Amino acid sequence: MTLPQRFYARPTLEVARDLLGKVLVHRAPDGVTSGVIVEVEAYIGEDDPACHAAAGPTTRNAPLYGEPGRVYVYLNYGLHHLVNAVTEREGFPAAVLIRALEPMEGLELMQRRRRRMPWRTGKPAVDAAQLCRGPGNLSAAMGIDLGLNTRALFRRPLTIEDRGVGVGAVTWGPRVGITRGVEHAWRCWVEANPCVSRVSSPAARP
DNA sequence: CGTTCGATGCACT
DNA sequence: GTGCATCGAACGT
Repeated sequence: MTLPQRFYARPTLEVARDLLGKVLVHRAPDGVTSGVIVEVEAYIGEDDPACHAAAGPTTRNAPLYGEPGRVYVYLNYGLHHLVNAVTEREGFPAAVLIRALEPMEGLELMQRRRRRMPWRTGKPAVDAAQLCRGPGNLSAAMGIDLGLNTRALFRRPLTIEDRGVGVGAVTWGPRVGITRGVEHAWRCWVEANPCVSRVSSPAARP
């Protein structure tokens, strides 16, 4: 079942946790790809210095201020598209960044798309666990780009669905790849899952 | 193990 | 002109 809009109209940390185990599905012209969400991060409000809305509304971050249940896609470092599910309520900028998937359908198509990345052209295939490990990798494998920005996640072609997949233990830790807002443990991932982009938690080594 | 750095585009200042 | 919510290879220790 496709998650309804009301799923997203809740506190962002709750949505983040509940997205683990749900399935991101892209029914694209060149085929269907999907994967179980295993790692996410929350970005919450203008008071969150790492949130794109930290400096107030702009053209780019407008989707964050829009209705929950839509996707906010943006281009990062000039070559990676990052996928967020907008949460909370209209007028309050917040979203959940999807950082990693465990691939389900369309593995071969994912491989073909991944090989189009500049540094991967002509290189051998990666193993399945790495296809959607990391936010840049998963958007490439799923064929998600700016063309899908602001689309509703409760309508095709890009949906998030509950397929009854159970996740085991879940861990919270600091978000990665940012310089400000590190004090918040707003990254959430499935423990011991090989598709999670970073395994280490706050306390790294025993 | 660790750190550095190139690829690459564009919103923002 | 600056600085990214990245990736992966190339180095150094």
